[in-house]
Amino acid sequence: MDDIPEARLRVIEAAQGLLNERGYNAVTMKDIADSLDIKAASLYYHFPQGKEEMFAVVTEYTFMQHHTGMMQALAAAGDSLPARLLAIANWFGSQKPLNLLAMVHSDMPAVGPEARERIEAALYRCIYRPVFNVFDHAQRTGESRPVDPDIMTGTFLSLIDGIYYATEAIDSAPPFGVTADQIIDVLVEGLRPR
Amino acid sequence: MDDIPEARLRVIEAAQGLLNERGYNAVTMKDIADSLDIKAASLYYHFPQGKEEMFAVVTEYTFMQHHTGMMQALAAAGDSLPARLLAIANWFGSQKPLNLLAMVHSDMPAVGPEARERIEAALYRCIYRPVFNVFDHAQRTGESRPVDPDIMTGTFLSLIDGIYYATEAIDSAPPFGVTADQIIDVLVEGLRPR
DNA sequence: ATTATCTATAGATCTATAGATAATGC
DNA sequence: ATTATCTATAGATCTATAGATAATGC
Repeated sequence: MDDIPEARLRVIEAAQGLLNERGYNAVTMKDIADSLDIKAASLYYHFPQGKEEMFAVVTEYTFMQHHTGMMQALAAAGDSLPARLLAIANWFGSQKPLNLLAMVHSDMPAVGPEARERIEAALYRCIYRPVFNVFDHAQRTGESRPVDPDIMTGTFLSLIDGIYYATEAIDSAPPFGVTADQIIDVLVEGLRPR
Repeated sequence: MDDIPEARLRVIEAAQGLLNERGYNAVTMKDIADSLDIKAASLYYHFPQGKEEMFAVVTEYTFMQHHTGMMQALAAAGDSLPARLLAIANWFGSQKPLNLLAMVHSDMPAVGPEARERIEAALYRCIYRPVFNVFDHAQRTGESRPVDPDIMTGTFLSLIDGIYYATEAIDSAPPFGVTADQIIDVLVEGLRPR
């Protein structure tokens, strides 16, 4: 693994908090510097190639953290489809909101193609693939009906985003895990009474 | 209804295309003016209170269009839950992407509280409520198991966002309606084989 | 007179660069 | 010598205002 200097890591983590929360365009270099109590110009020592490079590094770093967390959550979970899905959902629920859809929609068009490709590759490898494998596996064992696993993966990741939103935006909303549990139950058992 | 002057309407519709697609922060007054072949300063004749006011008006206008379209789609659809959900999904699929989650996540924090409250009220009234009513009705008739209709509404709207994304971002993705149909089938019948 | 544009510009802010400064480690 | 900051500033861009201009309608 990369050996990241401590000061650079501090910058990455400060930027991570702001960028994930507000998005690329809404966060300025000054915002990040202020949160570290340094001047904006000092950030260019750690990221000489500028804001876009910083965004790419920070986002890859975030995805790798999520990958590690998801794999650990899956290893500790039961084998059934709902148990696996709940393990993934609860991992996300334990972290700051990722807002994947907003990132793909708002941030990707704002950065150049090189940064974009790096980020999309990391998204696929770190996040998409593990979720895909869960649905794919459930179909192979017959636990799930055959539904395009790409569709299910996109669906599930959208739902995670939606739960974050509902949980933080609506006062009376139940905690993340409770909502995730109900949605996964609907996904597996359906709304129609059995 | 308001009688909107023609020139103002042209501005609203040009701004609508750009703002819905890229989000508040990523679109400048110059972008909007350029797409109308006028100068940015001319926009302030139609919106003297500036960009935020314009965003609020444009978003309310968009939500009202969606409200009208959804109600018509519902009136023409069958009574069953999947028929109603598919009617709503197909309405959204026939329009430009709304990106509700990205809007709530990225755009709302960027505008002041007055604009925010106007937009959130319109979102609730025009979009959230009609979808809520569909799930609520299905529960009252026993067609659906009792699952918190607020959760189902948020879930469903997240899914719409996700379908847009998958449809436009992935080359090999099936058309919107096909994906929507499969997701609604999963929602109603569940993944587990019956 | 009203409507809808324009030019010119102020003032703020944003990214990025150049070069100075101070502390730490060889 | 390396690491990590700083000050100062260039250059671009963004929102918004002031006031001129031209066309249309009474």
